[in-house]
Amino acid sequence: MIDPTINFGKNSVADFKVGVDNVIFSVDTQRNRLLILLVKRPHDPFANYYSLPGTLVCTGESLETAAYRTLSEKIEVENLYLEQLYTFGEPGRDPRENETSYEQRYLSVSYFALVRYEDTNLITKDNQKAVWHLLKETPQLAFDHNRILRYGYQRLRNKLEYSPIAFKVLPEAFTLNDLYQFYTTVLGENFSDYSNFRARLLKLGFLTDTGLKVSRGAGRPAALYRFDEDAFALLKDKPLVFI
Amino acid sequence: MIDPTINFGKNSVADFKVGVDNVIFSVDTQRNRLLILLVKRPHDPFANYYSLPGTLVCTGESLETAAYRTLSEKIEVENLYLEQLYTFGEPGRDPRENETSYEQRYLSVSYFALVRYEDTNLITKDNQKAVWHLLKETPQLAFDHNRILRYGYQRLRNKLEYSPIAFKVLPEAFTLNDLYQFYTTVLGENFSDYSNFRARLLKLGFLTDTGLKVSRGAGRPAALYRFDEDAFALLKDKPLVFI
DNA sequence: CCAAAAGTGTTACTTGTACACCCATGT
DNA sequence: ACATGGGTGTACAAGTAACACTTTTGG
Repeated sequence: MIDPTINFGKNSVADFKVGVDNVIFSVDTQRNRLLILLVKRPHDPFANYYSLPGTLVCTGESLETAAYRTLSEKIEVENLYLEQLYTFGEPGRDPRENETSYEQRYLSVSYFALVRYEDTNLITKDNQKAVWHLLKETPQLAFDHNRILRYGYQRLRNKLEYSPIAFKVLPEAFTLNDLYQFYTTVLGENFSDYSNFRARLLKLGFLTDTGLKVSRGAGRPAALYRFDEDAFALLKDKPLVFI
Repeated sequence: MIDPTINFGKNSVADFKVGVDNVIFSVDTQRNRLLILLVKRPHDPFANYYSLPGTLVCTGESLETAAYRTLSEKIEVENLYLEQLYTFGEPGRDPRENETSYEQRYLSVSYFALVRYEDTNLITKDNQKAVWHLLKETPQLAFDHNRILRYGYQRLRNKLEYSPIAFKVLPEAFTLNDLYQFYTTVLGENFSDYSNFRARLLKLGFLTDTGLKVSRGAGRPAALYRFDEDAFALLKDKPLVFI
């Protein structure tokens, strides 16, 4: 291990600030829209560009705590899933690196989050209000955030296929159609036939019928199911695909 | 974004050194052993403990470059696969954080590597020679490196199932038995029947028969195959499982 | 000729896919 | 009654797993 003594010559150990950038998705199941949370930057670098909500990691703070803090500064939300995504750290990825005379690096540890759209409350108090954007219409973002977002979207699609993250974000009781719409919104229309999706999920045995029904306008009322954590836990290590 | 001005009070932006720690695997196909590269630490913290080969990121250096540098300081190897694993950064994970009067944090970006065992040459020149250890007999490691190693092993097993990383590390021409032994060594004896493994791999169509044969003692000579990058590329986006 | 290693084939079974069809409700 | 959304069934293709069998070599 190289001696960590600080000096500013070539090939010396670099000093870093560590930022956490969050790729925060939500699914508006009513309108079948996949949304991403963005903030508008009030100052340089990249003033007036949109960016992913982020913050610099503070003393005594873990990376994950910083990720949760960023989240809670922008939105109030109870139900969410969060995990680390990737760490971006090439020299030059942040223009602030060249503003200072000494070599200061900026590293970004990105986090991926999925939050419940319905009970999400965007916080306005600071001058950096966060807003939901349609993922399809994402503008040019600050820094390398478009790249991070692409990476996050890929993770979202992969996770949906073999991980029960959707249930962290759906209401306690949901219809199989709600679930199907959720998957459709993220993965696109053609990911699977509804009846096959339905059969597959039910066969896995971790969705239990609550006995309740809900009627949405005309048509037969739909059965409400809930996700059974315990039944799901029994299936761990088995290769699961919900497709 | 919080103002990055440095101060040493509570809730101020932390200063980081960024380390890169490599989980480097190799498979000794001759003797069916899965190996992990470790170095013995010559000084505190954790003097005389084994640890993953690591280094601190230098000025002007990308994370991946630092990972490659660590690798090349310990072993000479041509054929390898490398990717980022995970970033560990809770306060207190490195005992050096408390040795200095100001709040200095140490963050570890871990990388996962798979290298060809046969043409690997361990470098002895510094006092920190790296050595191959049987993964099964991994000792107590410095820092949180046992955790990082577990995480890396999981990634290795997952990657083998759907990613052609084995071919980065097998010789140009290999028998299907070589490939099977490789998989067996990493995943355990019972991951699949040989004849089914063979049939599945051949059906995928990216292994081409070189026409050459190799005889190993008694028994029918085995056909030598090679991995066809182009044929494999055509299969991308298709859900592939080699199991 | 026989053991050893490589390679092929068979069979029973489980999943996947694409549909067609039946059911319960509001208007 | 009929349109609408919910839910079930089926038939064929495809994939999986276990295992028996044939082929080609060395001794």
